[in-house]
Amino acid sequence: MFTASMRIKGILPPFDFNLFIGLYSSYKFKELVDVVNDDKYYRVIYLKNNLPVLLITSSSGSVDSPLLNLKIYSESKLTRKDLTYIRQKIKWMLGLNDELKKFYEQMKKSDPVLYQITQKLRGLRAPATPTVFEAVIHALIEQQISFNFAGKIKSRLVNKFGEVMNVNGETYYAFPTPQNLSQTTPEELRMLQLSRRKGEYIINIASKVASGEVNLELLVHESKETVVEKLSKFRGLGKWTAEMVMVRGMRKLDAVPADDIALQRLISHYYYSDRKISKEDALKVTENRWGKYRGYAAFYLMYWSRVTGFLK
DNA sequence: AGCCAGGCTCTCG
DNA sequence: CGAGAGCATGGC
Repeated sequence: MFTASMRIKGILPPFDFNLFIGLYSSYKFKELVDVVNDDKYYRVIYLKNNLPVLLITSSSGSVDSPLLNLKIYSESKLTRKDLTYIRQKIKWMLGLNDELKKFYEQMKKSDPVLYQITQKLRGLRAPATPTVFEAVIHALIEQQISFNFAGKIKSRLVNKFGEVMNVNGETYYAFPTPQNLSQTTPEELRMLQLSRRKGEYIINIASKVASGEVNLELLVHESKETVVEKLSKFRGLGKWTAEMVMVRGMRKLDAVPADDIALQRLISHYYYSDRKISKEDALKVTENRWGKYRGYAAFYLMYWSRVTGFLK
């Protein structure tokens, strides 16, 4: 077993590691991919034919001078280039390059409600999946069902199809690859309590990615409009799903699933004293108050509602 | 028991 | 276009 330890520096303050891991430790289902245990965060990613296990801690950092410790476990030796790639990937996944201060300053001007919340969640970053593909599968599963139920299904999917890596007697799961998911059947996915139709959607897009017919990862460089247009060509992928993917898998945080029912509930609660509101009312808040920070604002609202117990 | 969930597709005016 | 039905199943 090859191991390497290093520090991750150059993180724009503020960054709060505890708020980051708090997101995953609050789940009511067993999270197999983003694993939090005892103030440690574990994640398996793909690196060519390797499945390095990343262990991230923040023993000596603080919110205003952030410092992360990274330990990597890999079956084969990693090059300097591999290590650089991993560091960059972590910065992407944890949002370490986001300029939170600008977001806070803007909210101070345009949205006192959200500004209050940003003060309480100072240093919280919106995380992203290491691949666009992973975010697509998440969003497909989450369509129309509750977050908790979706989480359970996602764990079953990972448990059944994800590759594993063993370190010190513990098993760590990688999110299933397009290859992994292209070889299953709708019937097999039905057994995980996915609807037959969602099973078909997943297999369809996984097969196209696995065969090389499409490369979802390249969409990161496209405009929001192009992403929605191109993703909508796949069966089962609509506007909501595309927007979800942009926020969580592409770090396009100026996007937001505006007609999301949960987001509408949140906006109704924090801005309209729980009155029933229209799509347009919700859209107005995201556009006028949040502007280009709408993805971040929605994420803060969602996180805060979990902290306070308003949204389970 | 029945309605609603962090939608999408298809059909029919 | 725009509304409406059907899908599938857990949770309240």
